[in-house]
Amino acid sequence: MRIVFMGTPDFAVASLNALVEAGHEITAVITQPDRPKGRGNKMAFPEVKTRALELKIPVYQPESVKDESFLELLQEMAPEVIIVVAYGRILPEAVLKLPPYGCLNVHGSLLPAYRGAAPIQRAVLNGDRETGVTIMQMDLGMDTGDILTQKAIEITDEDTTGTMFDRLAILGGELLVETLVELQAGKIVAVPQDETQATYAEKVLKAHEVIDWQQDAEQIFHQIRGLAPTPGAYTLLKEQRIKIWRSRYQEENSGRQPGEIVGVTPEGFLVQTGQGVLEVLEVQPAGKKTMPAKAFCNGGAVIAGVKLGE
RNA sequence: CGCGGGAUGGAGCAGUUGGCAGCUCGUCGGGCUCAUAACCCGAAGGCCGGAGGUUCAAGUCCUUCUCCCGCAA
Repeated sequence: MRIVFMGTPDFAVASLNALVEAGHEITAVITQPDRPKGRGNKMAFPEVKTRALELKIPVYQPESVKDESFLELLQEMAPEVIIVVAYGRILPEAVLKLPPYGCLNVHGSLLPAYRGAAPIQRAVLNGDRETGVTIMQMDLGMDTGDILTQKAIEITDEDTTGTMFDRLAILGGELLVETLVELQAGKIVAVPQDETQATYAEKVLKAHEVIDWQQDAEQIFHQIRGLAPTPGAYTLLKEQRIKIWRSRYQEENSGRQPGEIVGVTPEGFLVQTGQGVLEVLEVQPAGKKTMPAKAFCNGGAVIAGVKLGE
């Protein structure tokens, strides 16, 4: 099919790759404008742009998708379908209705669950054991369109938002390609979402990155998984920020106060929580690289009885 | 030039006002033990990120470069 692809971050690259490999004609890639990013505020390309340039596909980075000129550009390209994957902008009706097949979206959840900005992160943060991807027909609402296809996958305790992103991005690309085939063959029946089951995946705020040791060990464990590999859940040790990247937990308590270091283990160190004990396995002090918690203990900062979070 | 931290044996750290380079872990050897990731004894392993400079003397002070990272956007 003749496709215009709209997407911005890593997650979208997998779908772009899948479409290209499946032999579709990608007329153009629309992505967000370059933005100053990272240390030093240097300008950076969106990941999709980098990939599109490698593939020698024309890239457009409109400041606004509501522009008359942008609409005209799309009309000239006359795509049969527009594929939107984590583009980062709400599309106006004129765009949604432009291609014969409309605009299809790859969403990282089993809609109607987790509509919105951070579906994958939310699923991991909540300790869900299953999530998936949905290909839907976009409409004016926020991820409210009719469902074309869905595929579920398991979330294990070993998974983080990062591993789920990777797996769902690939899965999304595969399902997208399959869906296009069936769509062209007229075999797809679009199913409206069950509004009563809808939930929203709000963006994670800064305030949710700090670990509250009054919470249960299991909740903190999920918080750590959900915020890995970015931005990371952190606590304070001697007024220094320490990110915790990997952990596990046990139900038994230690008799110490929540937030207090219980002691060291062969693989890291133990911290009492509101309910249960968290074993910290991988950390990153501010200004340092991430390291095994055991190595961090060798530095001497981890002492039983010291309270975290202050 | 957005703000800031850092580079010291394989890993993580310490190193006061310049004066013989240390600690924890790991590694290797030996011992104790039914046994051990525990304990005891011993050993190896560092041009202290690079280049200049100050000094009788620089890990430590000055200049400059390279690399790594946290925050903010």
